[in-house]
Formats: sequence, C-alpha cells, structure tokens
Amino acid sequence: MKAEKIPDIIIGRLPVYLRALQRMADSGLKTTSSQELGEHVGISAAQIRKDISQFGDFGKQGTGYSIAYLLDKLREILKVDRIWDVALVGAGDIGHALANYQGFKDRGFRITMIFDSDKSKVGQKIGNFTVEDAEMMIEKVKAAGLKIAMLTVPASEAQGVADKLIQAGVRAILNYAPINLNTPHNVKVQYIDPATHLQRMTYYL
Amino acid sequence: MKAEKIPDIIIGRLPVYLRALQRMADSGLKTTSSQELGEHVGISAAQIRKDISQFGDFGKQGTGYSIAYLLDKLREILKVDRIWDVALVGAGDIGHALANYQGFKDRGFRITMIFDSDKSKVGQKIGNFTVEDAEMMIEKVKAAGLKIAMLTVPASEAQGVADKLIQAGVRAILNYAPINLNTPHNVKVQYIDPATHLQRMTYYL
DNA sequence: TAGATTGTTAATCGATTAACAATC
DNA sequence: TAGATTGTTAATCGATTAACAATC
Repeated sequence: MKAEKIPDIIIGRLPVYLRALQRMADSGLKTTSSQELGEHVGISAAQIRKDISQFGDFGKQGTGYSIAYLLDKLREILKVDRIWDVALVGAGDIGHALANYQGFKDRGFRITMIFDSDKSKVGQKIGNFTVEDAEMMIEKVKAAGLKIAMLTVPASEAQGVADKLIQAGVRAILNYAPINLNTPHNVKVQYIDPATHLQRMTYYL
Repeated sequence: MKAEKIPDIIIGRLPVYLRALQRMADSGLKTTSSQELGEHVGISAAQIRKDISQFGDFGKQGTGYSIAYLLDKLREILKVDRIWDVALVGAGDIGHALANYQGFKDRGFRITMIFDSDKSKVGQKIGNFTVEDAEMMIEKVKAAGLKIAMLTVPASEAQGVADKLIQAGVRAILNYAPINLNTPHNVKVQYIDPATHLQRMTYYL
C-alpha cells in the first residue's frame, strides 16, 4: 500500500476491472487471478497486479483475489460504494436515452434532475422525470449539492452550460457535446463523442 | 515525414485536433498555431507539433498551419475524407438516438442498416430506416461490404453479435454494451459506457 | 529585417513488463 | 509438501517536454 499520488491512467482502468469483476460475481465465481482477469479485460496480469497493489494487499499468494472483496475495495476506492445524484442537461434524443438507461443502477449513479432551455420541452415527462427550465439549473443544482452532470446539449451551448454547472458546484461532467470544454483543474471532464470514437478506428481500416 | 509505425496514442488525438480545427474553420479562421490549437484542446504545443509532424511538414515557420490544409490532411490520414457506411445493431433507446443523431454527417459516417433480434421491432421505422431482422445481419453486412458497426445490444448478447459482425467482415466496432469484447487483433473496438466514464471521475470528488 | 513558429533532437519523465522471492 | 499466484523490484520501453536551429 502506497500513499503517493495514483496516476490517472491507473484510475481509468479500475472501472474496467470493476465491471469485469461484477460480471464474474454475477456468474457465480468466487475468486479470480490477475491472469484470468487480464484475459477478460485485455490487460497483462503484471499490470493488473501492479494497479491493484497501489491501494493495498487485496490478493493472496497461491489463490488470487476474492471477487467479492476486490469488488468492495474497488467500489470504495472509486467512491461508488454510494449513490451519486446526477443532473442531466439537454432533453434531446441522447438525453432521453440516458434518462431511460437502466445501466446506472448498481453502478453508483442516479439521475435526479433533467434540464432544458427549450421552453417547449420544459414540463415534458421523461420516464419518472419532468424536464425543468434551464434557468433554474444553477439554483437547483446548488441546492441539491450535485457534483456530477451529464451534458447532452448542442456544441454551441456546451461551454456556457458547463460554466454554469461549475458555478453551481459541479465537479465532474460527462460531455456528449462534440467539443472540448475548458474547465478549471479541479473539474473533471469525460468525453463521449461517437464520431470521434469512430475516427479513432478508420485509420486502421 | 516518417514511415515508421505511428503509436495508437497519437492516432487517438488526431480526431480531437480534427474536431477543433473544424470548429475554427466554421468560425471563419484561416490559420492557427500549435500554441492556439493546444489551448483549444488542452494539449501542449510541443506535443501537437510532434504529433502532426509524424505525417508530414504541414506547417510554415513564422505563420503556423493553414486550417483548411491541415483539415484536408488529417481527414486523409484518418481516412474520413470519404463516407463510411455503418451498421447499427440494437434498436433500443440508444440505437434510436444514434439513428437520429445528426453529428455523423460531415464527419465521415452514415448509418445504412439497423438490425434487432426482437421480432416485434423488426419492420419498425426509425427515421428513414426500417429495422431489419438480426438473422439477416451476416448476409446483409457482408453483401454491403460494411467494415464498421455500432453495437447497442444488451451486455449478454454483445460478444455473440460481435462475433457475427466480425464473421461478416466488420473490422471496427463501437461498443455501447457495458462489457469487454474479445476480438482478433485485426479488429478495433472502441468503448462507450457512461457508467464507466462517470466512475473515472468519482475518485477525484 | 525582426518576429514568430515550425520540425526535430536530446533530455526527462512515466508506464509497462519481466522476473522472482515471499507465501498462501 | 508442491503448486500457484501475489506484491514488488529492476529493467525496459515508450511518451512528453524543453530547447533551439531553421526558416517563413
């Protein structure tokens, strides 16, 4: 166990390990090894052992890792051993898909508010939610103490909305708008842009 | 200009440069510098120059890069100077959102087929498309010569569908299912899993 | 010309892998 | 015990940064 700063690149792999372990647990497995886990996620056994050992001695020589125990530890490290309330901004097609997405359940997240600046969408029902006016966003997000938001607004509005979210206290943004966001160093952004992802593969075709 | 193998990590940044340059072009700019582009994308000027210079001498000392020229070159390198036909498998909420997504236009991609194994969805209209039976997938994808697919099926089906797509000739898969895919080395996979992306940020909260 | 900015080299920094003692 | 597998070290590999000559 080391107390030094953990590289971002290692943190980025932990959710992948978590997801694979969760599947193993669901299929009834009790223990695994760095070798086996590595085959599932396409990462070398040595790297998996090194990554995990940054946080503690979670394995046992000879037998490997208890899946349930490692799951617990990874959830604790990633702070998804709780439920994070999340704001969704943008009630278009992607916003709708995210609002109805069942995959957040059991992985630490729950959408609790949906905003849109389009008055014709405000008041509309999406699943259990009612779309709220984006004008109320700063106030509501701040009052609820939300730290996480998902952004599915047009590229032209994304930076402005992000600025407001940050002002409201948000520190993590999942950005679906196809544009780079400029944010303070204490705000994390993850990007999901299908066209960009596809363009990362065409080079090899 | 070097002929050596370009690292994946550099290829991965090119679409980000491309996207930023496209926005600059749209806003009427004619030239930019590694410094300016770097500020837009959050990458050092030195790294941008090094990345770009792997492919040729596209800049001019003293004045920087012609945006239009660099756009052309990047599109050519990434092979998005053409339109790729893409198969979409899975006609759920995410599939619908992707089918209606306007962001592929002008970035090199066009969905041309939508498949689902749910017979109640087959025949259904989504935008201009009709959902086709997944049983016809291998045949149709092969006949059309498609090399790219987007996967929005449940995790439990993703590996099986991926195997079939590969059998049909697909070499690039954008996978929305929350599971790691095992594929031959000549098949590229990109992953989009919102929960995983969110979990990469909670550590820092 | 003077100023700006590239492309490239060398130095630094960081990540991955291989190997193995420790030990379950 | 014998076999298996961890955690960790050292070696290797690769990526980033700093600096600057070249040159527009």
